[in-house]
Amino acid sequence: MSRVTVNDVAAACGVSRATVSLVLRDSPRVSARTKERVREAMRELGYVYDRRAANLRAGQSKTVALVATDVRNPYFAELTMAIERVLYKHGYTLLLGYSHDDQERQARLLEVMGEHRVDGVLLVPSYSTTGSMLDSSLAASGTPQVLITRHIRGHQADYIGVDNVAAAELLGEHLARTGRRHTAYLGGPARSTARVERERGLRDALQRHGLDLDPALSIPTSADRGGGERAVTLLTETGLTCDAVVCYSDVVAFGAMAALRASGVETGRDMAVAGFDDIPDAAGQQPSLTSVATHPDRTGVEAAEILLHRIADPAGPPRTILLAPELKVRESTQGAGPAPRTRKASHR
Amino acid sequence: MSRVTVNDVAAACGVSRATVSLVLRDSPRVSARTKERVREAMRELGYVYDRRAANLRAGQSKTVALVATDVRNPYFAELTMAIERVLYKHGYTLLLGYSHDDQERQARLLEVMGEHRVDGVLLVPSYSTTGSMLDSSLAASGTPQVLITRHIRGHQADYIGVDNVAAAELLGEHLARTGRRHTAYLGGPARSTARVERERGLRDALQRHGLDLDPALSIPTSADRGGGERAVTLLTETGLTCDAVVCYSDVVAFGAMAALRASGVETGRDMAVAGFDDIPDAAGQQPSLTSVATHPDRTGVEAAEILLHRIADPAGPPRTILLAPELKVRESTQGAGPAPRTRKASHR
DNA sequence: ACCAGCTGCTAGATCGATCTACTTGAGGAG
DNA sequence: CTCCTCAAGTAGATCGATCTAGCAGCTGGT
Repeated sequence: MSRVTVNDVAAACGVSRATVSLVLRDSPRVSARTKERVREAMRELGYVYDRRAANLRAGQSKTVALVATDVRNPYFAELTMAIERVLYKHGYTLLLGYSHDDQERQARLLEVMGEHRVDGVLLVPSYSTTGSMLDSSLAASGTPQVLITRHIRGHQADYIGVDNVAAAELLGEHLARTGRRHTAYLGGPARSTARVERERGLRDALQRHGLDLDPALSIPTSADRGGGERAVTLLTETGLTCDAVVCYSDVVAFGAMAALRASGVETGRDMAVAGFDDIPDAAGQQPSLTSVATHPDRTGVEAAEILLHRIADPAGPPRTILLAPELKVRESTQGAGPAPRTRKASHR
Repeated sequence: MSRVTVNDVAAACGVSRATVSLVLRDSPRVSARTKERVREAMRELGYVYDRRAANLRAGQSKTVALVATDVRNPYFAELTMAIERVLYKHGYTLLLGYSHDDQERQARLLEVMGEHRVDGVLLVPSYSTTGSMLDSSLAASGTPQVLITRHIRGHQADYIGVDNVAAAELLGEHLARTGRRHTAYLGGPARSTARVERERGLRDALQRHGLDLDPALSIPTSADRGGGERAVTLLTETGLTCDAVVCYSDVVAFGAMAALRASGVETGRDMAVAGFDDIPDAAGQQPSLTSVATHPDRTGVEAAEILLHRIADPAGPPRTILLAPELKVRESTQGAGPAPRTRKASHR
């Protein structure tokens, strides 16, 4: 059973191939009567549009690639959903690949996506990706790109992400004001730009209050739950004391809280703990976790829209969008008081 | 700057289009010397392979569609990662769409995927999908399909998922043996086959111990954290008492535990709580959550492999694979004992 | 000398759509 | 009656690869 093509449809209702093609795109140059006849024939024959052929000729593809690192992190799950939602609405299909933060894999994925002739690429760059890597990725060159979450210095492309420095400043301010004197910074890969930026923001904010961020208390690990646990262990081994830990992400913070509890430290009273992202679980933790919202949903929506816009009109200088972070104060950074104040602090 | 094609490459090194095409696929029918010359020319001209054209002619596409409901659930995140890993390894690219458990959207996605001429479809069916829906989805007909997690009665297709009945039986047995007398079943959409199967397994196991599952204590809600919270509220409103709740998923259980805590009920001592999936957070909760592992990673790997196998050889009767569930007993179903036994159960 | 078989390569058709340029017939203006 | 315009539809080239069939030229066996 070979496929039904426009030719078959055309023959079946006595019109030309070209007319069928026009009907497919609902052209006004075909009469209503003819359209109806052609559509009827399509239904009858079980015709299925072949986008490969159409795209080949038309020189576009109505597809967009998303090359990310991982989707087990709730931040990226939310981001992915938002992106897919927007693309679907505009009739685009999403091609997906995960780099696992591996250079070689990322390069290969971008190459393949280019070979599929995607109209654009949404990229969450793997660690230590450089601009020249992206440029030399032949397949991707010329294809519109939007970088998400991780900025690449000296690379001409649209970028959208949260303002990491400002996000960390919010936390630094909060901790300093609530009387914390010694803050540690736990988790996240050392090479991550987000880690570096957040550390800078935290340090700046603390210094404004005459406090310091001891480099020995900045402990990079992987960005998952286990990373949080390990970071606390390493922290204990330093022998240095602190009364607050800022974690690279909420997930890391969950691990840290678990490890602290295991060694008898009560989060909130003995030790303030805070994270980044404000994933849904943060508010539900016991105790609830103070976090800075980084808005993956908004990031995804805007990233997709910027890309579609650039596909439609490739000219113009690259744009950089920094989303404003939002501090959500919860129990984990408050003294062993009663129930949390009715989330007054969550408004900006 | 128009694209470089095989023609340009052929002209540049004085061979024919066909020869270049053979070199692309590393055919043994071309001499090593010629291959080298052609590859050199490709590099020089910046040639990029066009898969659309190749696929159009060759009648395949080296792409597979994944149509799922959502990826914010950690189970599906893990599943997606596993699928992508296998497909990447075999040189396939993943096309992705989320139905949000919406019939119409699912139908449209399957149609579009068919139009892209994917070689196969991995489908996590949205609720109340029927076999005739999938058959009538013209685009998808004839395309190999593998159903994941949700089985569809009377539909001829490969299926893989965990054995939900057995999974719930494990929990029912465990609760009955540890002395729980009144069990509720919370969360999950009423129409979900997984919900129904799990309820059946739970009821069967309880009945074997002379216990009953009161229909009034089976409370369907959405399958997220909020659903767990609401279910507990509704449970309270029934006025019926119980000493154990089985939740549709770990995420639902998290919500339930939070709601119970808010109303002064201590999980473990006053009320046993258990979930399904054994997501990474389950072991880290406070108290740690008893759960039945449903193995999303293994499910994803096998699903992808079955699909690739069926693409290579479409014949043969459809296969059904039921993965054996695995009970992980933790604090949430144990009396107010001391610290948890040294996490024997938490190894993967 | 002859044909078979092999290696290395090629011309031309083909996949299934879209695009460009053109035809045809009807209707209206002059 | 002629010319012009416009709506409706069509023929043929085209996108960039692969496939089919086959052609030189070179062994090598008899």
